[in-house]
Amino acid sequence: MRISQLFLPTLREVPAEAEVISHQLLLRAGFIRKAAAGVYTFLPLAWRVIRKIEQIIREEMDRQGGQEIMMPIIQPAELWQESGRWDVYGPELFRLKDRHGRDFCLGPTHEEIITALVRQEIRSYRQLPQLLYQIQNKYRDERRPRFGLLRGREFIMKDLYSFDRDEAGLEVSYQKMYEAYTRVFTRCGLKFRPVEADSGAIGGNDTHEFMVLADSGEALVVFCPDESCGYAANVERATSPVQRDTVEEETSQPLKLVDTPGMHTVEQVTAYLGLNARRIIKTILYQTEKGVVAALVRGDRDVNEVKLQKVLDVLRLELADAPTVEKITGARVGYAGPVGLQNVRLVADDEVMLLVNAVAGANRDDAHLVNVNPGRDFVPHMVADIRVVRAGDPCPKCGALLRETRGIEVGQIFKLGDKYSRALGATYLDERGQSRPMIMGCYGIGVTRTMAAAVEQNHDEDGIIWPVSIAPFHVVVIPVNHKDEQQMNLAEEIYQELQAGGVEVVLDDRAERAGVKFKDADLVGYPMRITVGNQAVQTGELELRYRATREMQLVSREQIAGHIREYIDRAVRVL
RNA sequence: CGGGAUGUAGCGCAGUUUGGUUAGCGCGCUUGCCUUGGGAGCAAGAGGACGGGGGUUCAAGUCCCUCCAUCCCGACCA
Repeated sequence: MRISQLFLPTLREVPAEAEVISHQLLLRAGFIRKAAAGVYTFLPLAWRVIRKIEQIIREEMDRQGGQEIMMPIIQPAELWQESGRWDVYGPELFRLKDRHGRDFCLGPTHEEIITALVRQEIRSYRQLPQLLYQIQNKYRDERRPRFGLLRGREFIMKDLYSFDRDEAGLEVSYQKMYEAYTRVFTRCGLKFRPVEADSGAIGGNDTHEFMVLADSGEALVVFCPDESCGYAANVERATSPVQRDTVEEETSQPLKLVDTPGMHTVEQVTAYLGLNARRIIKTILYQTEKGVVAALVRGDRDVNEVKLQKVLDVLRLELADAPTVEKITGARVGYAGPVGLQNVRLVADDEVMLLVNAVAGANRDDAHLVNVNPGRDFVPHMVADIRVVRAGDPCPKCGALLRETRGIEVGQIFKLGDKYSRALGATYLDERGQSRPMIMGCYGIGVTRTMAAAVEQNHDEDGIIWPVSIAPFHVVVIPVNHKDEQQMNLAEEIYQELQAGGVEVVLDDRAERAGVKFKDADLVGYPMRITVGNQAVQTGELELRYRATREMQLVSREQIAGHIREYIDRAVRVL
């Protein structure tokens, strides 16, 4: 492709609307343009990258026995009503009506459609397992689209659904996908980490998220520094054994009321009473559909709402508003405590139960209780792990101190079980003629998000540095002086040769000065650049420069094609 | 959803406070000359009617109302 003809509108300045680096660079380098908030057009180079990512995904899905299909974007409400998700999915579901007033939605995911398909067509255990996937646009009306492609409202996703006879079969399918995902992201040239994740409201237990490691990531991950242990989890899910503390060695003292005027945060109370936040019992009130709940964690801890929601088995969980808090505790917000608290379920983090002579709100304005002892002064209805694990906590597997990192979730694999097959009646007959629900799994990869994540992870101050396997082109050939016929001819020849040799190459034949072309080349992020200047014309030696390392080497014209091919092959063949 | 901000040429911005000729600057774009190894220089041009609608006024980019769009922050840790 000749750059003079290529639809590649690069920008010198950063568009004001772009916050994160991938968004800025993809706009500047001429890959994407915005159509609406969270909705983008992919220009030729972006589309090439996307197709490469998709192709890698296809190969790895197919390798595991996946079969590609294509399902509709527009989905009838009836199926969503059948599964129960029409009502629970909420405002993130793009809903629309046809001319007859019938309800539809734009698919944010395809469990309903695929399950409805399979229930009609699959009847026998002989037809299982099935691994069906598609690469399709998805729609989620995010309350706040942001970060460019990282959180859009329309995005491309690969979703595969597995249908098995039983849990053992599901386990096999799950492992296949785990393997496939590992291969996909490795081949895409990304630094990533599979982590244990929360299964959310969908139910089921096992689920892993594949996180591309990047500071801009929205997800927080803890991991064990011991490679042989390998524990890694989203903090929403992460657990950590309770640590013994010196505090518990004390003998318990009698409960005492102290004045804490105006001290309504942990910080204020610890400063005022001169003690460590670890000795505070923090009491957080939540509103749920089953009534108000008080969650107790140590003062230096945060409540993990995902865990809390799970142990409470509630659909709705939000912090109680101030009037509710005042009604329940009889005090302003800031003075809630577990002692004598009525009419709420009390859930204590198991760390709290180890405290001796702790401090808690007194359920009275401007007062706290000291020498609070769990078990003696209050008895929770439930004790569970409801705290947020963080760096420095011990690893649940080996006890080493966990570390933290941020990640961009590019994939998730998930054991669904029989939730959808039961709701939608997807059953099969086993050997004994017994009707049984299929056991399902679902597995997603955010394709467009993966592209953005690749940029987040691979860039420098000059622009993008595409991993070779997903680069839009491998090489750019730049004649230094467009008025020098010899240079132009030589560049043209090399361009033709490389193209004939199967190298994905562009020729920068624009009537621009060399500096402009170099800047654009760095911005766009071609892995390699061949500069054709006077030296090349006179000596036949070509300058080959690598984008990632900025290293330059001279290669003879005879060897250039082979040299480049070799570099590409080596970079792409990582598995 | 709550809060904040922005909307003037393809991009980045000034002008709005204190209404007043023909709305400006940089980059980009067009043409010419010149230059040619990291976003050159000179010259001449094209391009907006100020997010939409309504209002106040002799007069509105500027004041008022309203709608829309976009971006950021937050969504409560007691």
